[in-house]
Amino acid sequence: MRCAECPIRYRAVCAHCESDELTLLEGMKFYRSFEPGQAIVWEGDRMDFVASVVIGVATLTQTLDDGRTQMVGLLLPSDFLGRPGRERVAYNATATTKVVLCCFRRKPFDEMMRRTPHIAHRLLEMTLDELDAAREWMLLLGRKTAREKIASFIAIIARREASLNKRHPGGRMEVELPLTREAMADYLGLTLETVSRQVSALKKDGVIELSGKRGVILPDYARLVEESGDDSDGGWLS
Amino acid sequence: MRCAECPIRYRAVCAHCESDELTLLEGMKFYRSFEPGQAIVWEGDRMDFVASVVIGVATLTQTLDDGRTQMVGLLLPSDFLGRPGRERVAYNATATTKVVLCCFRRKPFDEMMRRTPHIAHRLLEMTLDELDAAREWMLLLGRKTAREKIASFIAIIARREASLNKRHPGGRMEVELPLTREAMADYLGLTLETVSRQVSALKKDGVIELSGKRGVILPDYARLVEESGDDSDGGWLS
DNA sequence: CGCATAATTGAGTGCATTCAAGATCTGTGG
DNA sequence: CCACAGATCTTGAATGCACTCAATTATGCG
Repeated sequence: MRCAECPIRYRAVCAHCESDELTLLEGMKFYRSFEPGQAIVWEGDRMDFVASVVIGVATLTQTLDDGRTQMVGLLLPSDFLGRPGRERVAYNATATTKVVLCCFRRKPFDEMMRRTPHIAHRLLEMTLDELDAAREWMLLLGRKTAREKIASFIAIIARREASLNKRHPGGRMEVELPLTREAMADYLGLTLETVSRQVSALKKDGVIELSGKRGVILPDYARLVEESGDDSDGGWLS
Repeated sequence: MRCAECPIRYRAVCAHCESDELTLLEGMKFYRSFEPGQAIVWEGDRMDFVASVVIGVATLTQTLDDGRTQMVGLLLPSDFLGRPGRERVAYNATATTKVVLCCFRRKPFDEMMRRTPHIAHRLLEMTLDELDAAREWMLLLGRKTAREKIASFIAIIARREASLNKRHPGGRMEVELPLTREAMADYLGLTLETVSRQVSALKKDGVIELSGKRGVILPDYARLVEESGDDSDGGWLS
């Protein structure tokens, strides 16, 4: 696949690149695919590449000795995987759907980062966005009820799906949850049983409808946001 | 104060700057002081500067409509406050001790970032470190027990204090908690009563000793880390 | 259609919370 | 220097939300 026709061309780390920079990247990139459930890298491994998610959904998770697991990152198309300048991986990365990565070997990429400010600048921008997302996530983990956590999660997914289609969330929407109940539990700091119960409760109260295992229909997006605890949508952020 | 004799010269956003770049920064910087408990900026405000913490401790917090509060950032000397390229503040920032900030007006700073790769690169590095810290924090919020949260927090403070003195944590240590019980609760996603109870419990079990309200003595740092849930110290990151 | 995986639902428990009272610390003025 | 007042912290009792353990039901793939 050529960069020019890449679906994440204008959102990924290469978004601001000029055509000559793109040619350089084109020369050093390679694609890798992963099946649902497959590990991409393990915490502590040496990782000799960084990558953009082109297709699919991947998760970053951290684990305690006794197996308790917390998701700390949810990577959707255009998101970046890996830390420039660091050899060792800090988190487990797993594909939750079929995943295609656009990979760059670490050394040439680090070198390129030093030379072309476009990439470094874009990566800073993306990292700051991720930090904002992580902080919103911390509010969710630390202070929201189980019900609010579920509502927040569905709202986040709905917002992301709307944004991919360059639309604003609102009114009636249909979304597809990219995670199992267990993965949702790991995202939200809950057990899978509690996730299931609260999803059922939101359905019973008419906030959502279910279609199949992963499909969710939102009769009214605003109603869902009310249930999520934070009514201010964060819309004033540019 | 001149940059050359600044206590955070080699850790702050200006760490990698050459003498000519430093002269530029020297010309545009100004200092501001804040008293304990004083607000630095409020969520949604226009913020026309970015800053480095020179002295003291500040917190970033987010709030739900009904007043539930979660700390999402703990800023110690050399940490950076504000997001380049964004006008509006996303979090409340509050001084918890006497604080001195080294401020730069946003426009000249943004301009300088575009021109000098040293600053942009250092800021990326610092932001990635913050993201790592935020993710460790998420594991704490989502999956640790109250007792583990308290132990983790004290261990984090001990590690930071050791690092400021360029020492490795270990053995017997004395640390000073820079937060009230309430602020600790907001950090850990607990109530202040639970914080108090678990601090007492750790004391009763000989993991810590208390001296005054804020002073903590660790007879054995390793023992504290055991109580924190994650025995791997993360020491392999460099 | 049959099976394995994923999801739901139920019953009972426990940990952190809420509400409430008391103790300790800190700084200020007599 | 000491007494006092406000803030901070500690401790107690009771509640409730999410968890654990367990059984059942649904989904979707071969």
